[in-house]
Amino acid sequence: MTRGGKRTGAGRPTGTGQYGEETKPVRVPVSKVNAVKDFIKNETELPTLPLYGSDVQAGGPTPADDYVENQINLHDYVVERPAETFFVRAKGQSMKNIGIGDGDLMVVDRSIAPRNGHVVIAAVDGDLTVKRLNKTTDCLELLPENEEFQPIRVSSEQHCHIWGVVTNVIHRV
Amino acid sequence: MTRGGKRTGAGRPTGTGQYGEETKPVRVPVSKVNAVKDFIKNETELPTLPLYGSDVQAGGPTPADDYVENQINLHDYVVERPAETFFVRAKGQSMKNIGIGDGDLMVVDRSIAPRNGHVVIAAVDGDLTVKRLNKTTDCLELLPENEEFQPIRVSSEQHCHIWGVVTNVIHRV
DNA sequence: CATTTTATTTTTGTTACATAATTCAAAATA
DNA sequence: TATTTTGAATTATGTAACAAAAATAAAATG
Repeated sequence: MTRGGKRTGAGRPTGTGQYGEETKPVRVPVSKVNAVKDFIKNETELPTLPLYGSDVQAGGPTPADDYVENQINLHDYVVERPAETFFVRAKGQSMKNIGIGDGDLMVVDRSIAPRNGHVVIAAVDGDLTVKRLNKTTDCLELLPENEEFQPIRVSSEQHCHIWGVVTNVIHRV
Repeated sequence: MTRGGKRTGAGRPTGTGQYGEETKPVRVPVSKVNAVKDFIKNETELPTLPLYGSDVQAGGPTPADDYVENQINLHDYVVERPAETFFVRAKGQSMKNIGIGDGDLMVVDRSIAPRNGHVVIAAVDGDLTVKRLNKTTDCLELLPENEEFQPIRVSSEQHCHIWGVVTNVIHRV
């Protein structure tokens, strides 16, 4: 006894797969199969988050989407030249006045030519320090941003190398 | 005319493929096929950068790899719960003392239950503000971190909603 | 009408296959 | 004999194909 016949509209709907999208087999080295699967899932969640301006007018429990200025990817926001950028953890409070505190993560770009006024990472006789650069014809000064600290005057006998210019600071509150 | 016969050792050797390893087909959403291929070849610039401790002993032009503490992905470093996290740009200097300045990007986690001492994003009568939370049985206070500013005492007639707790600040230097 | 059964259609992991790539050895050539 | 050409052997690689699972609608049943 047949129950047959065409059933238009029946069947699993398209887009009900785990990716909501067509898939295609790709050959992957066996050692990376799991990493690739993770990669696919992690990339599915965009690494961007909404940015709300602080002039938002709202009282609701969640900021309204109207006020989203932008979706921001932190990495892109903070690093311009990945190949030339690295992080250094700050030590001490000598730059406190400009918001660099002990333990903060500094983003350093080594491709920026250091100029006076730049906040730089300098290695003086092998010791790393963050300071504001002030170079005159006579001497090289490294200025703190905290009255409790003294400027460093680098003598000609001392070894000093500028590693890069600090572009951003990430501060745990 | 035959040129035949057994040829032991002939043929393409194993491991001469582009990955030097056995491969296996994996289903990938079509929009990510290229990203996955890049990922396999490691041509994807990983969004991680090296972190150097500030106790590095070095004088060379580039920090030595020995001193790399870690490869850091900024996004992961700063956001714990992506679905519950958003950014707000700071306005004004009322929290200057703890390193939050005008224009800084604040990372806000709305899943953290706000407690006294937490730095929170509050909407008071529709105005957004960053302050330190101090709630007593009688009243709710929002304390600045700058002597030039006054605490905000939220009266019972006023609308106040805490949007979330500030966990990190990104500061352009 | 509610529930169960059957049919239909898409997803998904894997196998299979045709073609490309790479190497070895025999045959042809110089 | 030394070198080049040709054919055979073997693995790599992209994709078609297949089978099982999943999801839904229609039909049958009570």
